[in-house]
Amino acid sequence: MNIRAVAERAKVSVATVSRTINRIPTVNSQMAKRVWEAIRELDYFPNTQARALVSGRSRILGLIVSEITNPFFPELIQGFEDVAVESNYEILVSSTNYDPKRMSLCIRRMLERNVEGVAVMTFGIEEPLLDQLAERKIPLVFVDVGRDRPGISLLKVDYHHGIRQGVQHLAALGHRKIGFISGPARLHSAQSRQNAFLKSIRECGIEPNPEWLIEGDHTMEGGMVAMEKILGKGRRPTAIMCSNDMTALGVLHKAYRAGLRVPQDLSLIGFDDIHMAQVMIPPLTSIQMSRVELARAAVEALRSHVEGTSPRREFHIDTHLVVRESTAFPPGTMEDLRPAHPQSQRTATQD
Amino acid sequence: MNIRAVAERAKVSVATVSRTINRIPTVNSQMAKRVWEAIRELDYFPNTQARALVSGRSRILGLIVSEITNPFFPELIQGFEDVAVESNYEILVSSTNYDPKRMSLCIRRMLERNVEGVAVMTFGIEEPLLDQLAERKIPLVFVDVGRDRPGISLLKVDYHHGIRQGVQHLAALGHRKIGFISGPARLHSAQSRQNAFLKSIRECGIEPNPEWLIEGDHTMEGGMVAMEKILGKGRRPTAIMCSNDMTALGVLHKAYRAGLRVPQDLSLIGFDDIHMAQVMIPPLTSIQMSRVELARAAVEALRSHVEGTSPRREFHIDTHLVVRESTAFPPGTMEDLRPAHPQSQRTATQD
DNA sequence: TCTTTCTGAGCAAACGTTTACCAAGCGAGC
DNA sequence: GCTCGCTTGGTAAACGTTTGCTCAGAAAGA
Repeated sequence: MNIRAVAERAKVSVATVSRTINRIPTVNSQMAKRVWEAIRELDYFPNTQARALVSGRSRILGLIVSEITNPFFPELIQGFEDVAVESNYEILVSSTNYDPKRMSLCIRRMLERNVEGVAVMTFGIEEPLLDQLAERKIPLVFVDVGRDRPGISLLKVDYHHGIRQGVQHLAALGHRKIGFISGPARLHSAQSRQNAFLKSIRECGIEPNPEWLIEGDHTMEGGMVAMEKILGKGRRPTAIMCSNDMTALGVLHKAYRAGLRVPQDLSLIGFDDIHMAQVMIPPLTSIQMSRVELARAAVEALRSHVEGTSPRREFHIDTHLVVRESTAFPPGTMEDLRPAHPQSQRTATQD
Repeated sequence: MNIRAVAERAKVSVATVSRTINRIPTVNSQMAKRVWEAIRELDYFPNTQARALVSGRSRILGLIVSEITNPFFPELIQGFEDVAVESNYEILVSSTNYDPKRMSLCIRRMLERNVEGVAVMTFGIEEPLLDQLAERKIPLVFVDVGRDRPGISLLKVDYHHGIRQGVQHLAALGHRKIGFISGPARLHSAQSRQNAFLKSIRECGIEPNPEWLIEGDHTMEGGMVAMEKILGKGRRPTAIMCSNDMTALGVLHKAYRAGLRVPQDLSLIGFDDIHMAQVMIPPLTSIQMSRVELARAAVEALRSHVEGTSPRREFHIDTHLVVRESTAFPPGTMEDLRPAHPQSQRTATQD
């Protein structure tokens, strides 16, 4: 079943069939109709490999994520898939698990399959490895940070806005002893989040206590370890902000184990606002960063480079606080006995 | 950068280069060395499209899952990716979101990219759609159920074993009023799980109460809705088993909202044992089904068909209970005051 | 009616591989 | 020394498309 069979059936040349399929306007509408009919009758569809070979365009976009088992990423992948498929691209997803070896294998796979562009959603920089892609002039999209070169776009996330909302929310409730569990130090996004936290807390006139600044790794396990460290110290914070929701999940678990009630004894804020945050016990106050927006921007950026339509080099992604029930007045406050937020879900509309 | 460049550099013909790369033993080791050197110097790798075109083998395996945002699937995808890449296959993942339209698009994409085999991990049957694949003699793997045809393998999950362990665990604790929240009725696996539950509970001499047999949809939201229905009835079960962990998460949330303590007021058992089950509050007793095993079997089955090495038609996957802290003696029992399982994680070793 | 212009279809060359087939070279046996 | 057979490298066809070029034929102008 190939283009030749269609041509024979429609009694035209293969060239005409090809032109019909690619909607080249010079083909006579009578003939086009005959061709489409033949295509339908034979249930034909073109061979992607052959197409890619001759046109030099694979119509594949790569997506590299750090770990697919962190619920943030499946939501991102879903969005990426939807948008890419809409524009007739196939996607090639691969996860690095924070392992340079795997990253290098990922890149290799992308190159071998001739991807037309790659979205690197690892929220970090792995310069030397990615140079292989840049050298071959493959369009790239990064989050937060990356070389400023033609063919490279950036998705700039405004961490500061959402995190400031979160810190101000805690401060307004009366918290002064606020801890922060960061992501892995080598991750640029983790650094940015921590910096945004430090800046925001100082804005509120609070000097952060370095004892309560713990490095996590964006996993539940990391959150648990970090929380244990905090519980091991003499003085405890009354509120903790986490660099992502998975960390918050780990913290929540350890708080439960230690007999601390959230939010009565400890307020907790996550980051990402994964779908699951809503059903945690208690539902988690978190800072939302839209996966769909991120995915849409990434595909749009890659397409604009590939198709040469005035490539945009920068996209801005917003973050904002979503208040749920894991935050309340600090213990010992007069208002201790009533929960700060009796309703189930409320969204901050402004800072 | 193509095979010709390598041939020139190594001063051999393209055929020799091709044979060297494909490790065909007739090539002289001296020449092979020259070729590999040239390959290294030029940083060459073969064009996958061209290879696929001429050899008729794309080296791509398809994976269709129901929804990537259910944490069960990312773990499965990860396993599938690892095993497939190990054998030099690329993977094409796509999710149906239980939507026949999307399913049909998935299949189209698989066909267009010429996948060599497809693992259909939707835990259901979508006969008419998948016929398109079967007709073209593309090897398929299903879970639980599917046509018995050459080129099709089945991953048979022994739901009964794990579910029986779960029911017996509840019965042993003294529960007689046990509810079950199933998956969507059209899903074969959901049916099997429910049947296993019914069989097991009768084995224990308990007649299931149809009021406590609620249809869910394997999502958190479905779990919440189902739990609300149960709470709305006059009589309540003292224990609930769920067709998957996401459902249990929803139930847990609604129980919390209703002021029911788990496990003191309600025992809860999930299914799948997703990674997150460990950190739920309380950690969830669940029935484990190994994602890695499932993935490994799927790839092995597809490879055996593609490569013609004595294809296995059936693989068996086991399930077993993992006892954590969401199950305890029913309320009103003498032992009410002490938790049934003071330690944090215990695994059932036998039934 | 003849020439010119223009529309639109077809021919054939590419794309980068694999592989069937052929041929050269060489050692060994008679 | 000649032939046979084996090893091993090269030539070229094929895979299924796209697309530049050519050219037939229709329309239009003289």
